[in-house]
Amino acid sequence: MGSELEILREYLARRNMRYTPEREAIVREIFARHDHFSVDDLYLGLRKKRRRISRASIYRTLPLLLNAGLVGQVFQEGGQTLYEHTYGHEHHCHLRCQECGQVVEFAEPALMEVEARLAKELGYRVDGHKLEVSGTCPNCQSKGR
Amino acid sequence: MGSELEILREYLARRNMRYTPEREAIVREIFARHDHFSVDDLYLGLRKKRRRISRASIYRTLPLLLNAGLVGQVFQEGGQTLYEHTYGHEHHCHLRCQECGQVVEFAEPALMEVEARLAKELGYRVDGHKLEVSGTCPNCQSKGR
DNA sequence: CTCGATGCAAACTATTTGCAGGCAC
DNA sequence: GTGCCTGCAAATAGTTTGCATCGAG
Repeated sequence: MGSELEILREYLARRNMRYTPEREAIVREIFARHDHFSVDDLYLGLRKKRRRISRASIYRTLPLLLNAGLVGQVFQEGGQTLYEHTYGHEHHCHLRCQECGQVVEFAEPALMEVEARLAKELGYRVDGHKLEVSGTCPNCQSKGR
Repeated sequence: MGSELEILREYLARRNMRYTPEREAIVREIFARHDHFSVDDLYLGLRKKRRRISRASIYRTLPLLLNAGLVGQVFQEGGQTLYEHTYGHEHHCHLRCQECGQVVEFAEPALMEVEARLAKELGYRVDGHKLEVSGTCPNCQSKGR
């Protein structure tokens, strides 16, 4: 535990950036959560813990965390960008119900092969992928027509 | 050719919505393009053809076209949402270079099986998927370290 | 005719940015 | 001490919406 803070520290050190209490608190908050979160979720979550960190700092910190591989962008919902922590988690994809917005995560190992194939065929260095499947959950199917 | 207009007409008729010159022009413009476009691209494209259609109408029309299956959302770039026409095209996925933004499209038939599996396992009715792979193109690899 | 659609401009809202102090190093 | 960071508030920019008018059915 806490190795996300190590990664943060190294990431910052390597670029002569500062390890501030704000950045640490943001990472702590992110890894304390187990859901998809928006900037506002983070802001309010921190606030509830008496940490007054401005939205601006969160907006400025998130790109660093994306870049450091600690956090990933999931998708957009209601105009907001949703994120999730990725470090220490199996890579997974998202299946989303269009009616109720429910999100199910699932593993898809076959995509590694796709990546490898693309790298070979097109000469790309592939860093990652994002698969979002959309449909209707069983529950909404029975409700809807 | 022109069957996208047919689809539009049917879609609107089925819901007692009106087949307006604006909606027709928007669809024509979309299918005349062969790229990923933003609302602004559409607006300016129409304008160049002397069709003065307000952005508001475009914003109001796009959800209909998404819903009718004529258009798909591709991803966000520079804060704007990018779309593409999907009707009449093989389904494909996107490989995107993080450095230069270049986008390569590729087919991935294996994803059909993934959809089928999910539908079976989770009871979802699956409507579609979006796979975005990110990496670095050969060109940018040689430039960057 | 009637009501849904359009254009305009104002409203919203997520995100970005300039600036004056603050603090990690 | 120096320069990167922070918070604040103002600025941006994409998208949405209210309203008067227009026109498809």
